[in-house]
Formats: sequence, C-alpha cells, structure tokens
Amino acid sequence: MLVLMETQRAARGRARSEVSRQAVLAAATQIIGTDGYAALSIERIARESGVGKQTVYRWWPTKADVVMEALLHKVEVNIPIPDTGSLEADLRQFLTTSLRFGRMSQVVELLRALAAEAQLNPDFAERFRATFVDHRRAALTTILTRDEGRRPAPVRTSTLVDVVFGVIWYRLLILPTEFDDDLVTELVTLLTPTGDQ
Amino acid sequence: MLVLMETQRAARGRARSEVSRQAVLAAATQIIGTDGYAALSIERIARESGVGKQTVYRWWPTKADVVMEALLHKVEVNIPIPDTGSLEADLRQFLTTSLRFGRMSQVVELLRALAAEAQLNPDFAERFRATFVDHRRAALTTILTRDEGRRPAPVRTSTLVDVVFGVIWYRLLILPTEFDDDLVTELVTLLTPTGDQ
Amino acid sequence: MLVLMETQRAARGRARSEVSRQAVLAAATQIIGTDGYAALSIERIARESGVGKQTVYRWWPTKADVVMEALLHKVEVNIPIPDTGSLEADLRQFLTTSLRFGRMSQVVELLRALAAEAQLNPDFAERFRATFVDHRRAALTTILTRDEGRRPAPVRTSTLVDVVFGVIWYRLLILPTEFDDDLVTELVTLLTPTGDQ
Amino acid sequence: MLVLMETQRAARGRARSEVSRQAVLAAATQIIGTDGYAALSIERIARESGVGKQTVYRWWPTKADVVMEALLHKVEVNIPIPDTGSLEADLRQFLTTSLRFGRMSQVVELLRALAAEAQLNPDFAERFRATFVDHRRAALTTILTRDEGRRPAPVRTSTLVDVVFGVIWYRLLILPTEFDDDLVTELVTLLTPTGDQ
DNA sequence: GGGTAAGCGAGACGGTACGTCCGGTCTTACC
DNA sequence: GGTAAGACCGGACGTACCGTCTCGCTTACCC
Repeated sequence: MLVLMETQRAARGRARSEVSRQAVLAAATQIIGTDGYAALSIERIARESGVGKQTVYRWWPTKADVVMEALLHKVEVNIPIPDTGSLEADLRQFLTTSLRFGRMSQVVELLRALAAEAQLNPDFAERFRATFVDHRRAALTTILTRDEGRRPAPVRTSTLVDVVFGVIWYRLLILPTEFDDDLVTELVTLLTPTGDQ
Repeated sequence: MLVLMETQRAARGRARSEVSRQAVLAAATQIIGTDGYAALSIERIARESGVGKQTVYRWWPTKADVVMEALLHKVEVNIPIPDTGSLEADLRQFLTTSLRFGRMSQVVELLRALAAEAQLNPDFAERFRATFVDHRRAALTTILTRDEGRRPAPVRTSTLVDVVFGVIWYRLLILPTEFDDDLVTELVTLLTPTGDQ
Repeated sequence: MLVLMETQRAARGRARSEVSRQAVLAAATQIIGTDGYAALSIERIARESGVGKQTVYRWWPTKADVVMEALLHKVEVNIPIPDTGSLEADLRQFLTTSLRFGRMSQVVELLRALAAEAQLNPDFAERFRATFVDHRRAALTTILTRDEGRRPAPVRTSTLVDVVFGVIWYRLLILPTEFDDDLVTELVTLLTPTGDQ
Repeated sequence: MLVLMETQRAARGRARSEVSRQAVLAAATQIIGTDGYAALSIERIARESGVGKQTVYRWWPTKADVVMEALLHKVEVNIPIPDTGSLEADLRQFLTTSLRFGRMSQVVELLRALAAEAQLNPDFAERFRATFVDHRRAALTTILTRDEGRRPAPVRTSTLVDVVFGVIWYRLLILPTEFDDDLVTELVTLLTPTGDQ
C-alpha cells in the first residue's frame, strides 16, 4: 500500500538523473582509489563527475554518505543466516563470509573512512550503524541464540556477538595486521560450548 | 646516553616556552569540551591560547598530536601488570582498570577522535598505536602468557588479546552502548581455561 | 493587417495567465519594499509568487523589466504637456508634476535600481530610456521650443532639457539630498529669458 | 603628529604585500577592459591576479572598492581651483578639466559601474561620494561663491553646482550621448550673471 | 656585556573547501 | 502550448582553515 502510494506519487518536476547519480558514485570511488579518502571533497566529486555541487548536496547529506552508497555496490547488504543444524558449522560459515570483505583492501579502506566519519558526526554514525552494523549483528545473534540453552552460563549472547565483531573491527581500525585463516577456527572454539568435548 | 646527549644539547637561542605549551593544551581541552572535537582547529587553538600559529606547528605535527598530549595528562601511560599468582585475579584487575577509562566520557570522546584521526592519517596512526595501544597489549600479553601452557589449545595468545581489546574498542567506536559491570566477569570466563571446573 | 492577424491569432494552447502576471508584479513589489532591490532575484520572485521560474523568464527578459512594469502602475507614463500660453507657467507646472514623483520614496528606490541596472545592461538601458526618459524629454522639449525665438542665444534647447533632468537625476542618484520646494522656482528662473525683466 | 603616530605604529606581523595590491588592481582593470564590469567578480580577480581570495577581502570591502582604487590611478583626485580673477574664465577652466575625463571611455565605463554600485549599496555610496563627488563639488562651490554678491538673485549656489554636475552625470548615466565642445560655453552662459550684457 | 641564534605573538600570504544562493535551462505531468 | 514543480550544470558568494612566510621583539647562551 505504501509502495503503491509512493509509486503513484505526483512526481512533479524533472526526475532525478540516474546518470548524475552514477557519475557521482564513480567519481568518489575513483578519487579514493587514486588519492585516498583524505583527498575526497564534495567540491572535487562535483568537479570530476561533471555534476553541479548543488546536485551532490541535494541527494547526499555528507561526503561519507556518498562513499557509503558507493560501498553498498561492493558489499552484500542482506546477510544470509546459515542454518545447517550445527552451531559450529553455522558459525564457521558466517565468519568465513564476514572475513572475506575484511581482506578486500579497497573495501577495508572505505570501511575505515566511514568508521572515522562516524566518530566525528553522530548523525552519520547512526546511518552507518543501521547500514553496516545492525544487520550483521542480528544475523549472528540469531545463530547464537539457537544455542543459548546449551551454553555453560554467565556470558550473554550480546557479549559473544561483541567479541566476534570486536575482533574484526579492532583489526580493521586499530591494528595494522591482516586477517589470517586460523582466526575463524579460534573464534568458533571460543564461542561454542566447551563441555561437549 | 641519549638522555645525556639531549641534556647536553647546545640549546642555543631562546628556550621553549612552558607557558605556551600549557596554554595550547588547555585551549585544546577547553575547545573540545565546549564544542566537540569536530570544532577543533589549529587556528582556533592558537587564537584562544594566545599563542602564535607557528608555535603550534613547531611543536606538534597535527592537531591530533596536541589532543594526544593533552589526553596523556588524564590517563596513566604506564600500565601496571598485576601478578597475584592467580590468572583470574590478574585478569580481573587488569580489565577493571582498563574499563575505568572507558566510562569517563571526556576520555572516551578524545579516544574516539584520535581513533578517527588515525584512520585518515597513517603517520599519526603509528604514533597513536605506540602511545595508546602497544603498552596495554604488552601488559595483557604478559598476563596471558604466564598461563599459556594450561590453555586447552588452539587459540593463540595474541588472538585472546585481540578479543579483549576488540570488545572494548568496538563498544567505544561502533556501538552506542556503555560498559556495564558484568563485562569483566564475562571476559574472564571466556579467557580462563574451562577445564578447571 | 498585422494587427488583424495578431488579433485573429489562432491562440493555440493555453493563454497567458493574468493571475500569474499580477502575482509576479506583486511579489516583486513586496520583496523590494521589505528587503530592498538588492535582495530581489528571479528565483525569489517565482518562489514567493507561486509561479514557475520558467514563466517569469518567458515574459520578462530580466528582473529589472519586472520592476519596470511594476513601476509603471505607480507612475503616469503619458506626460501631459501644459500649454497655458506662458512659458513660465508651463515650466512651473511641468516641473511640479515631475518632482512629485521624486518625493515618493518608494518610487525613488525603484528608479535608482532601474538606473543602476541600466548601467550594467545596455539592452535594458535602451528599454529604460524609451520608457522613462524619452517621453519626458519630448514633453519638456516641446515646451521650451515654443519659446526658442525669444531666448538670448547660445544655449541649445537640448542643453536646457539636460539641465532640468540633470539636476533631478543627480539628486536622485548621486546626492543624498531631497528635493525642496524652491527648486522649481530656481529652475524656472534659470530657464526663462532674463531680458524680460 | 598623527602621521608620526601612524608611522610609528607597532606594525606587528607580516607587512601588506604591495605586489599583491598592484596585481589585484591590474587584474580588475584588465577584466573590465576585456569583458566589462558585469563580468567582474572577486573570485575572478583573485584567480587572474594569482592572489588568495581572502587577501582581496582583507583589503577591500567590495569589488566596487577595488575598481574605485584602480580608477584613482587614472583620475586626479585633488581638484585644482582656478583663480584668474574672472568668474567666467575660472568656470571655463574648471569645466574643461572636468569634461576631459567624461570623454575618456575607459574612465566613463568605470564611473558608470561605480555609480550603479552606489545605488545598490549605501555604504559604498558614501565612500563613492567622499571620493568622487565631494571634492569637485567643493571646488565649484568655491568658484561660484566668490561671485555670489553679483548674482541677480534667487538661485542658491548649491543649486547652480547641482546644475553643472547634474548635466554631466545625466549624460554619463542616462543619455547615450557624448559631450561636445559647446557644452562648456553653454554652461558658462547659464551660470554667469546676465546683467553684464 | 655584546653577539647571535632560536623561540615568540602577530598577522599577511596563496590555496582549497565549505555550504548556500542564483542564473538560465531542461524535463515532467497537468491543464 | 502555457503552467507549477523542480532537477540540472555552472559559478560566485563570503567564511574558515590550511600550512607557510615574514615581521619586530624577547630570551638566553656563548664568547
């Protein structure tokens, strides 16, 4: 119904230019690829995309939102929730998928830039969380909750979720290290009930 | 030896003004307290501290370095490494100390700002790690290494360290949540060998 | 014939909206009255009149032309040429009428704005002269020409006309002074043959 | 004494760059000569003079003030007041000098632009009057005042002054006509006592 | 105690980007 | 074909900082 109303919407005036939208995203991606996020400015995006500055401001509140939209083309937003019946297998699959992006250096640079921006701009922080954090948290929470009853005891599911994403973001943002393949195994070990051994 | 050389240093010309140094740090602290880190600029630091811009540039490479020095007055840099004989007690003490700063909102804001800056400026990132990350990592590594032999198996000490700091930084930088008191207990549970039950 | 064709003109499509025309003139008048001519823009006229920008551009080449049309509602365009038989009386009447507008501050502000625009835009300058300058010049020329034979000598009628309008415009545009009542008498004295004393 | 104090002035900080000042004036002159005053913008002045925008804003409140300063290099500001003993000769000399600038098309274009700006900006209007209007008015007033006693009667000196400058500005700003040589003679005739015939 | 060298506050400099506004044009759906 | 709506590119506005530079002054060591 809502969709219908939106589709029916009067839509007066000239329609948004899809060409300009793509040009902006492409220019932003290209600038960051060449000179890094620090060199990104709305002025330069407009200049190099051949788009009016006002057009950028009309559709994106900050340059970080431009970058976020560009990144969404590279990363799947819909997180598949594995359900193999085995907690361990589910976890392993989820982690393997998640870490794959952490190894794509282009994606990592953008994620770092967005996280930085989120520190400085609370409004953007909220959009960032809604887009890049909440979905994945929910997925992992679902996986771990299935197992809740069997867990030894005093560790809340939400804390376990924080452990997983904490390690990932910590390595992305604070340490200069890369992800290695054993990390998945180690995290699975930490998260699964140990009493079954 | 190095210290000696520095002390012996010719030191011709006028000496560095301690008054100006303090004024700069005070102004930076005050600006951030009032308007947030986003409002901080070297221009404004100079203006409000009554110091020449050149003086700021002479002694600090970026405004983040000013903030970092100001923060060092609020946080202990030398991390005491507890050694009670009990891994669990050592861990609990270390975590309690570490989390205390995570609850001081003024400190948290500065840490977030510095982390943001570190994303955008690799040179600063290195100084930031050397100052705020490496010492604490080394301390926790020492604590956990004592126990290494007794751990079940496949989880490296460095990964356990990442788990601890990962959770902390993740909550500081990504989530809007606060630290609660149970977190220490949960982390200790996760990190200590479970075979002792 | 041409007129006939125009009158017969097929008039295909929608006719010009008189409502919009009035709304544009009213908005322009209102904006200038509130914030002065410097605050006038076609964008704002369209916004405040509820008219499409394109509609303004279709009917008026510049914002100054909008103002000019608005002003024509306040000032008589057809200049009555007094003919009392006495040069002095004719002059006095003509000058009194002309100066009346120079005392209406609302009219003065618009005239100043139009004169300013005429300096910067030659095309508009021509339309401005045709509308606000030529008629009055012709009227005064007629009055003074009747007397030409009786004038002492070397001053051309056109120069006398320039003297009259020169004083008026000079006070409107360059000096911050107002018109006073004695000016009419003084100008009449200067312009009428002095030999009749 | 005042001069001394100004000369003694502390003069802290870097001195104003004379090179930049000249570059700004030259660029403004060149832009107007090429594309007309309507094409002048502070942005373009800065760009073409190789000067920072802020530098222009630091020293000139509006672009019209830049133009005014540039014009002062072309026109004498100190008005010599002739005193030959004969009113007629003094007037003739003063008018001949004044009209000379009215024939220099480059000067005329700038004067028209400044007059236009003065209509739209009251602050500038005052500076414009102080610089280009008041000195000349004072000079002519002095000349005419010497003769005051001999004048027939009811025309104030200030009105006569307005007549002279009125004709000049009227032809510069409103009419498309040029000055011709007979104008001086005609104005002298109008202004000198007629009883001497 | 004079020379000299570095630090100091002040502030101008060339740049770059900010976010806003407006100029004209173009496109859309409606009337 | 006119109309309101509104997006489009271009470009100027005036401001804020950037990092550098250049003043005249102060401080403090060194000969």
